[in-house]
Amino acid sequence: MDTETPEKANQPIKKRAQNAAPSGAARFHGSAATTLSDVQYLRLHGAIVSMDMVPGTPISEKRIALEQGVSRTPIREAILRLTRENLVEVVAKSGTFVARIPISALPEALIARRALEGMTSRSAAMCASRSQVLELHAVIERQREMAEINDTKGFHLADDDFHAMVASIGKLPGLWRLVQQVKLQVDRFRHLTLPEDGRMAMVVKEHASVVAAIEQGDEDLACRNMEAHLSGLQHHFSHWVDTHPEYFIHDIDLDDISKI
Amino acid sequence: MDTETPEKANQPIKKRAQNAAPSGAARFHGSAATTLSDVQYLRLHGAIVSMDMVPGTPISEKRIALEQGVSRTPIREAILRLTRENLVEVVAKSGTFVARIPISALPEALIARRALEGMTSRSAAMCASRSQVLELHAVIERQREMAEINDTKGFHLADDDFHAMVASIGKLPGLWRLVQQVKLQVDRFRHLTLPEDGRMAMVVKEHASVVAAIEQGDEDLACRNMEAHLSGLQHHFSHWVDTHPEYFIHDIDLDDISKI
DNA sequence: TTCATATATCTTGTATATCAGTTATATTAG
DNA sequence: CTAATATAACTGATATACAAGATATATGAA
Repeated sequence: MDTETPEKANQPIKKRAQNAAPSGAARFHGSAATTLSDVQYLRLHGAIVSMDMVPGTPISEKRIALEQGVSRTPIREAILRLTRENLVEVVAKSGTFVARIPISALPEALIARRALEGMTSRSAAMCASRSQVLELHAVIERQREMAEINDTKGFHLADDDFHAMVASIGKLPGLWRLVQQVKLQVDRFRHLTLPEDGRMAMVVKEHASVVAAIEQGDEDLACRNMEAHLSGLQHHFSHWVDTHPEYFIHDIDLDDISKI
Repeated sequence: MDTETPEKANQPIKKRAQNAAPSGAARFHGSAATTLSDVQYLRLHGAIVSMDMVPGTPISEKRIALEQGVSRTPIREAILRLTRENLVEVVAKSGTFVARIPISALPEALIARRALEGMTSRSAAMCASRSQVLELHAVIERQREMAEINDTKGFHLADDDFHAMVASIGKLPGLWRLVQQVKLQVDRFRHLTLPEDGRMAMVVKEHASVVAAIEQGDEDLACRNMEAHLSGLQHHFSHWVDTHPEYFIHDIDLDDISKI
């Protein structure tokens, strides 16, 4: 190593900014992409979660790189991120594929959501200001409008906004980030199922009941209402698993789902 | 934008396995590293979580690559993974640094743990077989031994094993994976604090009370005992934050931690 | 035909080269 | 001396090249 002026004693590296606090690291929330890797990640992520790319679809770094007009590096980095999220499976020297949905993840995701969002709504009931309650009403109203014009895309966006806002009001935004991560496989599954009519209206009503409890400051009720709302998702797993068995990893028995 | 052509009907991709289920994908749990990226990731991950590399330490892809005798690529891929875990912060064209601990993450992590592990212990109380209860006793005994010889490293390993086993018995291993992820920043913090004496013995006792409840099949008690156990960690945050302010991102007021 | 083997080709993993932006340091004007 | 500026060195982001292994197809023998 190079010998240099003994400046800060035990400083590990002193060549450049010795303990610089990273300055303006542009954190990207949502979908502001700054780098090619991010662009490709968001593209593939969206395609996989929306089931545009179905489980089992082969992915070739080289082919996508050609199509997208970039080198393999950004594609590869995007795929690495997707691998960590269990959205793709890569087999060394062989191939990369859109991951099948692990059936065992579905009930667990619902359980985790109930635990985490029960907590966020409980906390929101304690913290919410009147203005924040009004914002919640606004989001619900937007969601109702989306339901009326049958815009499922916008509906789900508003749905996410609602849950994110509850967590934010409860001063637990990190929990929502966890939920988002856990939600992934369930979202893929839901894109497989047809939206049953009446379902969207039901969701809006359940959201409203959660907000009502938050408005009253009733923590226990808010928690219970949120848990009840999230329990409404566990419908006919087995039916769709049977019609598209090749989309799933059958790592548990379907009967065990009764545990939910 | 047009997503990846699904090429569904006429199957232009006939050359190789068109929708092959990946065969023998060697899943690595624990620490079996197969690729250079994995090796470097585990190395850096361990060093950061154990506070061998303190927050603010500059990381240079090139320098580490030289030291480790590999190219920059595996180092870069490892750093990318660490970035996603909020263990390093990278500023483009400028530098990469070991991430400071976001103070706001600490109370949230504890809350998330309580919610998730309250659920795993509840489920474990419902599912546990006699043999599994005995295994829990064995782990606790091992932890007691580690505490007696003051082996903090082994103690924490046994601690993780205990919590992982509870989740596994409750048939919710995915929840433990979530907890592990959330636990990271808290673990770093704890490596900063000295192990108070008596603390380890206390932990063992609390674990035993959880197992007792599981053994009785008392879900509510198991949940309460686990929550109580996890609440024992919220000690003197502010003290250590004050002695090492440069290790933290002060993104919330310390007083707000009262909320825990 | 059917099975076994060999080879050609495709895959990801790793190494190296280039690009563009940032930061430290030297330099110069005042 | 101080302060503004120019320059050189270093950084991560991207592109390209090479290596090692896996799979499909061709080939050959029964």
